[in-house]
Amino acid sequence: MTDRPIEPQPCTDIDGGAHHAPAERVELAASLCCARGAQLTTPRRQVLELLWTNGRPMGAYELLEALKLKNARSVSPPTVYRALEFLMSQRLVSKIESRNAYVPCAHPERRHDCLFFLCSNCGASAESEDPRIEALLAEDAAVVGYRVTRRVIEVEGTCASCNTAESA
Amino acid sequence: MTDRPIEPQPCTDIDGGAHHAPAERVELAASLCCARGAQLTTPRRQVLELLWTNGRPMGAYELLEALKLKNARSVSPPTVYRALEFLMSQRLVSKIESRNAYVPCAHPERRHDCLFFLCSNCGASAESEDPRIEALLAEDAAVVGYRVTRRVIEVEGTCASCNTAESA
DNA sequence: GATGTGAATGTTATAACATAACTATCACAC
DNA sequence: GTGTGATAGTTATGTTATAACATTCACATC
Repeated sequence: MTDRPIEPQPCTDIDGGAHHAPAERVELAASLCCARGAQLTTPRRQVLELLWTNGRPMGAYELLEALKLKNARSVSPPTVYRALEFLMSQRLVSKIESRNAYVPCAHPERRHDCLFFLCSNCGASAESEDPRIEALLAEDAAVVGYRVTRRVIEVEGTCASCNTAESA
Repeated sequence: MTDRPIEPQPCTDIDGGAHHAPAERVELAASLCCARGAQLTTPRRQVLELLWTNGRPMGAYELLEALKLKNARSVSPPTVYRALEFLMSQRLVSKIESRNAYVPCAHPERRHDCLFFLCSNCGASAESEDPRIEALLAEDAAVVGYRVTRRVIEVEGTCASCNTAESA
């Protein structure tokens, strides 16, 4: 396939990746892994594909059920959790802490912590990022003397389409 | 006791409440509840007190064990979870989503979502807040059309004392 | 081609976190 | 003293996550 890297600039992926098909996402992930000397094995690839296909955050046991269907053999929790752990270590997936759910990362090639908007009505999640917030958090961390390793920012509310649907 | 309300201005409670004894915190909570027509009953009060005394985030089952010791009778999970639910509804306690743990709120009288700094070394948590981040998040939410109800900001890293201890 | 090695996965069991559903208590109003 | 509503007790179970150990597989070495 054609190598078409995503532009490294701030963005808001409100569509959850509609303009890049899951297969395309998985291919990108595979090449990133390859370049990093990591392998996107079958269970890992399947989990990532399920996440991209599903379009919204999935729980580990939801993934487990989907994997069972896909494989027609027993799959157990550790398989899913190990795949998720790997995918998170490669920044291909993020965990939504406030929901115990997992989403694929729109920009796995970029090193940044995401900011998530979560709809409490339809369950959708939208990945975003904001360097200004980044900067302020770094500043605040410095004030309290923290050396930061990771950040979780999750904004819960109702999404644009649910809002318009409701007012209609 | 003397009623000494905490000043409503941005702050960083890095000490987790060292300058206000747990008993004092609980008294403040009781009066807030009273003013709001809610009751800080025994289990609720005990949970809050344990959280203030402990000084760092506690899991629900950790609280459960502590309550059992305190009461010399059986206490079961729903008791703890109900108490936590009540305390959270009164903004007396916050949940640390990335840890499934709970912390008392330094400023229960104020209506705001907190920002937490969490030390992955010693487990400490420090509550903070930053109106500037607030404003940026609101702005970003508006861009993607979200109506916000709640926010979670958790910054993981190593705290000042762990950092100095390590370099020593 | 046997054998070691390490990474990944399979398998079993269980730990850790959370809630549903029903019963009992207790304060307060009537 | 009886109903009412809020709170708490009790039992069972649902949900999320991991520990611990066995197995497989690719690949290097003898």
